Amino acid sequence: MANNTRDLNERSLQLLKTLVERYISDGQPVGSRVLSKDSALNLSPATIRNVMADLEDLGLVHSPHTSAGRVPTVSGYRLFVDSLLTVKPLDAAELMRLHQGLSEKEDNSQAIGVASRLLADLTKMAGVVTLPRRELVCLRHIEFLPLSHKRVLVIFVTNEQEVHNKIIHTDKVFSASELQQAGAYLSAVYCGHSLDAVRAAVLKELQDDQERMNQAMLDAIKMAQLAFESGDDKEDYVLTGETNLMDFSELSDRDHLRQLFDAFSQKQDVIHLLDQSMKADGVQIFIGEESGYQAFDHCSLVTSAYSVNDQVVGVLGVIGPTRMAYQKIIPFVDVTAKLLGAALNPKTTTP
Amino acid sequence: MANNTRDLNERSLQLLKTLVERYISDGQPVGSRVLSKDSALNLSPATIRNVMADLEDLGLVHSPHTSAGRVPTVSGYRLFVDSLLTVKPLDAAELMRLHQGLSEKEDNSQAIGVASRLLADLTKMAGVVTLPRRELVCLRHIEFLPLSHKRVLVIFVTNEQEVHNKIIHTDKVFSASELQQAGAYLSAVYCGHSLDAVRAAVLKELQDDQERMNQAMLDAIKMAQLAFESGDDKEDYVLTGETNLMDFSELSDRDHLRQLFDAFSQKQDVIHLLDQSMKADGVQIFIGEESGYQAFDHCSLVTSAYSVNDQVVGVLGVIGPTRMAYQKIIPFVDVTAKLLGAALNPKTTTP
DNA sequence: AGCTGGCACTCTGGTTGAGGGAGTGCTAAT
DNA sequence: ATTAGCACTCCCTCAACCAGAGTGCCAGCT
Repeated sequence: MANNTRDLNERSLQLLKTLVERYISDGQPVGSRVLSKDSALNLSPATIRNVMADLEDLGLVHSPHTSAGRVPTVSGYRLFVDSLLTVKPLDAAELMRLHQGLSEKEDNSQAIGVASRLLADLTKMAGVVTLPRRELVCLRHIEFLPLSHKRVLVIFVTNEQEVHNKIIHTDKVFSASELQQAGAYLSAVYCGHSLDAVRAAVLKELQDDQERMNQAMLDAIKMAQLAFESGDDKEDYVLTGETNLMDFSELSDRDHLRQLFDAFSQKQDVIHLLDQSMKADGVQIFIGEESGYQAFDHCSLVTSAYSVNDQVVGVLGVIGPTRMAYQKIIPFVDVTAKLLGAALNPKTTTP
Repeated sequence: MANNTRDLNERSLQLLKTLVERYISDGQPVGSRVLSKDSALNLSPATIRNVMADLEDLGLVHSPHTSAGRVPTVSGYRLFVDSLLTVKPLDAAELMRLHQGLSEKEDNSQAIGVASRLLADLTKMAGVVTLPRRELVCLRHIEFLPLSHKRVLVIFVTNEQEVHNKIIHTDKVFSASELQQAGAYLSAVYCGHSLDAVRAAVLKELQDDQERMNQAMLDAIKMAQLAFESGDDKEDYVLTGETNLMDFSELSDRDHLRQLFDAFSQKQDVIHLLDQSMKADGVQIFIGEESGYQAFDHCSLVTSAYSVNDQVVGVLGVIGPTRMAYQKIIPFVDVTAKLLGAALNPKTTTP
């Protein structure tokens, strides 16, 4: 079962490659005859059969039944995408649509939505884009409004125009004007800093000698601490074109479909999966069971992180059946990530 | 095809009723024999067959094929829910779960989510709840932040703790402090008023003689007008348990399912449909094609508006196959609407 | 030694036909 | 008006069968 490239000669790899390509385009198990014609190797079907038997022993291909052709296994696909695949350059029309869709968006969340939709529409599969990470965005304005029962509504604006809010519980009752002062103070001090910088600074203040602060400042800092304590930034994503997945026969089984859509609405598994791609650079691929989540057993996920100012802030990708045109999807996801990063770029200055 | 109650005697109606009930519980076309046993009428199958032929002529039932039993048509269901159905009181356990789920939510949008989930979980179908209408909520706080290019970010808080934001385009550039003043002014004047009251008041101010206002006030009013001009309050809903619908064989056809889920993510058809229930009082039902949207051809929708302070503010309901247990679902939706209204009730005072 | 042609074998998918089951419509009798 | 009886229709399942596709293996060829 050791399926590394060294166990195989050039010819076998070539055959595996054409097999995968053929299967991707046809969806039918591919037999020795077509393989013999498709590959430029001029080998008879009988020879091909011998090679296929070897590939099967290595776990790279698999026969649905005795008299069907061969189908790539997960390992087969993996070998294909890792070392055999020749990427297809993007179609000019597609590139065009990407460009015009992702230029000059006045609103970040709008750009996210557009990106997701483009991914879905152009690939005819499902597109997903995570919202940019909050830690890496910069604070612009913060304020507090009193609620009943020692609760305070925190409103803060990041990245020029993104509004967030949260309810915190304080240990004493504040008046509206006290809260307003606190907000003004914090806005003045921390405006332009990234959220995790603010969080760190606030913590430091609290640990430092507190004598030099007056009570109002101390209260403000405490509230900031509550407002920005981590753990609540529930990551989220924009998923589009889920219904495209219903058209793939390999997924259209009721149970698979249900598991898949359940995962989509639960969100957390998808988020975990996408999070993994956050660390890696470039395009990352999960094929079938590789993801580790049962719901995605028959799916592949092609993702890429996207960056603003060379900081990775989110991930985007495409979800489809394992049998997808990796040669096209991989470059497609790649450039979409870059274009989205660029579209989000401009707004980082502080007024 | 005139299918009103007068064309039918008591007995036929009784038979239609048991037929529908039976079909709802079994999902199989029901034949004359079972009907003869099920109904307390002591009629022979042959008699029943005659009655069935009449009902078929009236378009109330339908035979899938010569030798199958009968199945209710849309008109049949309609007659059933309108005049035949005996509602089942809610299960104590279910009532319990509703009560504890929908009491004392500190956050309105949380209550909406819980309601949707309860609808879905307890009915094993899809639950939907529209967000409360904005016009009917009261303004608590408003403020403006400058953006580039004559754009202004408006943040306003309604109903004590719900935060909304919007970007408006002004016709001149304002400084941060000008904007702050405008926000303070508007907050002071309009706090506690409902959004549509504010909208009306603002319009009136603009039409009145503007001489008595200073420039700052005028600017503030103009911005308020932009911020609250209608048309942008894209209604939205929380939909849960969509995947439950995959388990119903009558919907599990690929194309139906796709249409349905497409409608769910497009949202607009669903919103139109729900809007219609906004006007009517009490529980409203759309059966099959009655909805007018192809995607819902094989679905029924049981809805009820929910109110806060005797003002209808939203709609909630259940989506499932036409073959659903209306006797249970109707009261269920009814009380859920009432409980949700109550759960949203308390927070209307202005500090 | 590696490749190939040939052949028997296996498995699938579609078609056909028969038998059983369910339920109807019609008719004649009550 | 209701019912029993009967012929009829339609669906479903099962089995048998056939054609098609593709394999595995073996023996011969280069």
